[in-house]
Amino acid sequence: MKKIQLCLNGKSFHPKHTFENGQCFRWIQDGDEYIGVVDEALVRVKPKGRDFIAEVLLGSLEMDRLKTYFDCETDYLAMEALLSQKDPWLEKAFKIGSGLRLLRQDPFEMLMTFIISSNNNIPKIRLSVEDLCARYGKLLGTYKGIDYYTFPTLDVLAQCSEDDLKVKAIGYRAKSLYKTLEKLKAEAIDLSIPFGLDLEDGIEWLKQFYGVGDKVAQCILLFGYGKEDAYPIDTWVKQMLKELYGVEKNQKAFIETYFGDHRGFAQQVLFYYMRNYYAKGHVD
DNA sequence: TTTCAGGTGGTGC
DNA sequence: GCACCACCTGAA
Repeated sequence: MKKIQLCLNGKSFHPKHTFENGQCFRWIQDGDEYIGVVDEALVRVKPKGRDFIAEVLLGSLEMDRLKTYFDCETDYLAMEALLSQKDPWLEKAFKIGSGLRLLRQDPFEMLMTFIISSNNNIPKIRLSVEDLCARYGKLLGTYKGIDYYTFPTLDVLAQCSEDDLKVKAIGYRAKSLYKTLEKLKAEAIDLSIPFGLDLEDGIEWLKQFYGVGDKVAQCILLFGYGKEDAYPIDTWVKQMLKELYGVEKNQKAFIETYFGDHRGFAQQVLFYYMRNYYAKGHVD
């Protein structure tokens, strides 16, 4: 079998900035490598000179899917250059977070994951998602002594009772997962529908599921459907808009007019800057 | 031991 | 349409 390997240009890709900005919860760092599950495969990203190699270690994944996952069609260098010119905050954010890419993850996985993310924090989200995968996913194999599982399928999860879904740290969100899974199965809902909807319709469509509000819907559209005009507003983004741009009211309108077409990307980079730099006491 | 963070759904105005 | 609050649990 041919090895699936993808070279990611170090100028437009940085693993830490991509994997640790709150868009994904299953990638883990191991020395200079990152290990994560993409669909039905275990993938390793490791440095090679100034670039990075993404390689399938276990399971199977098409080369085209791997390229899509890392959003290789988008010219991130051009986007960074364009946005860096817009204002000093974006310029600073890109000095910290250059190489951040928006991953194109699986829509069903994003729906489940971001329901879990509501009123929650990253370490707890990771706990819940990993436990869900270990209990109901498929074992891909072992790498460096750690077992890796796929994200469970709709068919498997739809068999679960609400109690079955009470994985680690999930709390009352098990009810949201259960009601959403029940609806997906009972109505045989096609999760590819939002690909063909514009942002507003996509948000309304996703809000048919219990546990999905505006913020969660925008996350699912940005990270699962490649809608780069989606802009999830969480407490960090609220604080970022207030502190960096002096905008407290009508934040939606500000984002749409000020950041324009690349607002999803611009906001993600500012979010990363805010959490990892500004909030830790640096202001420059 | 207590306090806190974190979106959604529901209630009451 | 807006303001409020319950919901749950790991971490500090």
